[in-house]
Amino acid sequence: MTAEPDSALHADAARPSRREQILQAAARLFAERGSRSVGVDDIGAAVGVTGPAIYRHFAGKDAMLAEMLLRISERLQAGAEQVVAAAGDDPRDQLAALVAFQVDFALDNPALITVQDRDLGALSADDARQVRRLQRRYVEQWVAVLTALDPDASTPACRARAHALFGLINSTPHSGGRLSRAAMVALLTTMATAAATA
Amino acid sequence: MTAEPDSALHADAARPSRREQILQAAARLFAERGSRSVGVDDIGAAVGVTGPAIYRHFAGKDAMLAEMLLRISERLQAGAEQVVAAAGDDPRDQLAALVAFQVDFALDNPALITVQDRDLGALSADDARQVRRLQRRYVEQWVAVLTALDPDASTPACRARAHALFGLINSTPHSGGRLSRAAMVALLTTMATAAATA
DNA sequence: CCGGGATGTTAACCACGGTTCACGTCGGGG
DNA sequence: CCCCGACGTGAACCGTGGTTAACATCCCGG
Repeated sequence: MTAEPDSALHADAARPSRREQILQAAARLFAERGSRSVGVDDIGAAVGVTGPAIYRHFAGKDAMLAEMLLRISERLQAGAEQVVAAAGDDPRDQLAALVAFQVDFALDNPALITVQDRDLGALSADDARQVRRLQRRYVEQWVAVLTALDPDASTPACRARAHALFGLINSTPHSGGRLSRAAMVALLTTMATAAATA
Repeated sequence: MTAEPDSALHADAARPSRREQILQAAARLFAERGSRSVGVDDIGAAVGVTGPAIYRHFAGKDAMLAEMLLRISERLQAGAEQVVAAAGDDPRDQLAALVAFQVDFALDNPALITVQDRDLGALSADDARQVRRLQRRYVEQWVAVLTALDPDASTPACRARAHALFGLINSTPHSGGRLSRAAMVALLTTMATAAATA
């Protein structure tokens, strides 16, 4: 769908501004080493400038991380809302749409997947709360579909199932990437669907 | 099986020495905030001593993390070897044994699960290599069983499946814990088995 | 041609945190 | 009794790294 990895950060994917270059480079570095272990000099070097040049574009390192995580969770939440609405009324179709959406996102943005669940704790209290609110809304869409599929299951059980499915699909960053994208899509979709309808 | 969480660290679980107390407290703190974000003073305070007292028991902060991760991966690898051997020759039984083992470990040691896949990058090159070697041996046991179950699947595909199953089962730290342990065991076992045999 | 805003650079500042040091306490064996 | 090793403490040391300051460059609109 998109040419370069982790492009979900791009507001304007066509001609990435210096600001967007920085965000994407930071996402890659954060995913590799963790946000606390990567210096502003490293981020600058990754885009060909020195460290302090960053401050022409961002208030600070934590502001970069905050914008990164807010964009991701916003994009996931909005995307899920959209694909569910487009899937019609059958919960099975809705589940298929959510799985396809999450699989695509995980394969397109491996670094963002890693950063989101690893560096949430590095955010300020306010930013963390906002990200968690968006994440919760995303999870609740899954919970609603899973509940419709299995009305006998309790809400906490559906929530646990949703998290298990996220873990399954988001395993891509750990899987090396020896498989073609198409093969990974098929593999993850099959496994997730089987796990969800067990 | 064991009373307190993350007890897999204990060499002698009966009367935890000060050294073991420190390791376990550090594991909990590392899981909550990430190893880079927790200070030596924090670890000391968690066991009722000051920061520098740590150096009576460990060479340094990185040595603590190294010992922690080495013990975990050693324990997982050895445990998997044992339960597979005890499961007989049927690959279905072997898979069930591996799933049960991993589910138990994930539910008993949520903090260790989190630390292991988040702070591997904080290790020295030598320690990281050793941990990765143990992890690889663990994964290969899963790959062997998955290959026996589905001889048509390629090795990379089986490896990706194994990682997907790890992600599914290791989702426990994200699931809050509103469900009873028994319910989580049933839920994760069912989902993992369905995903593995899809 | 000129002034100003955008963008970078180098050097300096400063807080944080891992580590070391010198010293205190306490319990047990010679 | 006393000495020694184990275990802790508070103070100091010092590298790392985020942030700011002061000074260039370049480009564009008037």
